[in-house]
Amino acid sequence: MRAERKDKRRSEIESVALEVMRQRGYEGASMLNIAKAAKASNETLYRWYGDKQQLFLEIVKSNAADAEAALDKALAADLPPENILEEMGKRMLHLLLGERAVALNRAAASDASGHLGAAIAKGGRERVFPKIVMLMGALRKAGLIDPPNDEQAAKWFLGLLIGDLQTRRIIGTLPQPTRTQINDHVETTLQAFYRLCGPR
Amino acid sequence: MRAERKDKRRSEIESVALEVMRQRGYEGASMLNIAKAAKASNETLYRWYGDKQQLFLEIVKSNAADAEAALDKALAADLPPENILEEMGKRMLHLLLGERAVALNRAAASDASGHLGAAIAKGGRERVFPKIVMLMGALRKAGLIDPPNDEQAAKWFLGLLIGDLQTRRIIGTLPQPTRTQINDHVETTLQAFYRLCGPR
DNA sequence: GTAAAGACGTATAGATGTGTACGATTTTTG
DNA sequence: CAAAAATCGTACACATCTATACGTCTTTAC
Repeated sequence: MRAERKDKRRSEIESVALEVMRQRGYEGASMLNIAKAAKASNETLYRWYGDKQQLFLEIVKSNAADAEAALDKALAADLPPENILEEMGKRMLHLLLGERAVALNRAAASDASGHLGAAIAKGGRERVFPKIVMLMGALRKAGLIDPPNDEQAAKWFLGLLIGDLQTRRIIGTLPQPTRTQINDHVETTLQAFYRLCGPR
Repeated sequence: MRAERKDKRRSEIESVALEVMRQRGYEGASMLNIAKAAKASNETLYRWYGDKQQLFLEIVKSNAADAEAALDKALAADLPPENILEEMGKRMLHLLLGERAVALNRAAASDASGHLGAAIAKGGRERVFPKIVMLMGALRKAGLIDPPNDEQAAKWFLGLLIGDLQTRRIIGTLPQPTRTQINDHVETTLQAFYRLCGPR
C-alpha cells in the first residue's frame, strides 16, 4: 500500500473506531467490531496498532494535534487580544464539547489503566493551558484585565467558560451545543470574565 | 435473611461493587468479580439486582441520597448565608471529587445506554442546582451579591468552584484533593465569586 | 511480467462474561 | 425443633473478545 493511501486508510479506520465507540461505548468498541465496521481485518488492526488501547492512543494523539492546530490558528491571527480571547473561547468549546473529544474522554473514563487519560491531559490541557496564560499576559499588558496573576486569570476564564458542560457531555446528559448556543455562552462568559478580572 | 441484615448486606455488596469498579474499571467490574469480592454468589446478585446496570443504578441512587443529606445539613444550619455558601462549596467539592462520585461518573461514561448518566443527573445536579439558586437569592436579599439573576450567579459559582477538576478526576489525571486543598480552593473561589457578583 | 509484500476474510484457541440451574448449607419462620 | 426459604458455591450453555494463523487476492516493486 502506498504511503499516502496507507495514511488515508489509517485515518479512515480511526474515524470508524471513534464512530463505533460513540454508538456502542468503549466496551462495545472491540477490535472485531471496529474491523467489521471499517471493512478491515482484525489482523491488520493488530498489526498496525498492537491492541485496542494503542489504537485509541493514536486517535487521542491525532485529535490533540488537530485541536492544537485549530487553537494556534486563532492565536496567530492579527487581531487585538480581546478578539483572540473570544475566538479561543468559541473554538475551545467547539472542540471540548464536540463528539470526538467527548468520545475520547469517555474512553479515558473507561480505561482503568489511566494511559488514555494521561495522553489526553498531555496533548490537551498541558499544551493549551500555557497558551491561555500567555494570552492573559497580553490582555493584562493591553490594560484590559488586572488579575492577581495570569495563571489565576486563565483558571477563572476556563472555569467560567466550561463550567459543568464537559462533565454533562461525558456522562451523556447534555446534547452537543449548536454554534449559536456556543457563541451566546462565550459572550456571557466574557462579560463575567471582564467583570471579574477587569481593571478596578 | 432478616430485613435489617439484608439491608446491611446490600450496602456491603454495593460498597464492594464500587471498590471493584474503582480498581478494574466498569468493564472489569463484572457480576462475577463483584460476587467473588463480596463473597456472595452471582445468583444472589442477579436475583437482587437483575443485571449489572441496575446494580449500579441502585448505587447511584443511594449515593445521591447520601449527598443530598450532607448538603441539606449545611443548608439547614443556623448561620449567615455567606457561611452556608462556604460550607456548601466545601461539601460539594468533597462529594464531587471523592472516590464514590468519580467512580460512578466513570461508570456513566462507560455506559452507552445513557441510563446511568441520566440517573446521576436526576439525583445530583437537578436536585442540587435549585438549592444553590435559592441560596443565591438569600445572599442577594442580604445585600451580599448583586448578580444579573440568581440562576446565573449559581452557574458562575459552580463554574469557578469546580472548573475542570471534575473532568480531570474522571479521566484519572488528578488525585483526590486533600481537605486542606479543598478549603484553600473554596477560599479562592469565594473571593473571585464576590468580586464577580458583589454589589458594585 | 513476475516476485514479494501486504491486506482481507475466515478460522482458531483460550479466556472471560452473562444469566440460569442445582445440590449443599445456613438462616428464618412457625 | 422441624419445615420452609434463601444463600453459597459450583457448574453449565451460550456468546463474545483477544490475539494469532493461514490461504487467497490485490497491490507494489523490480
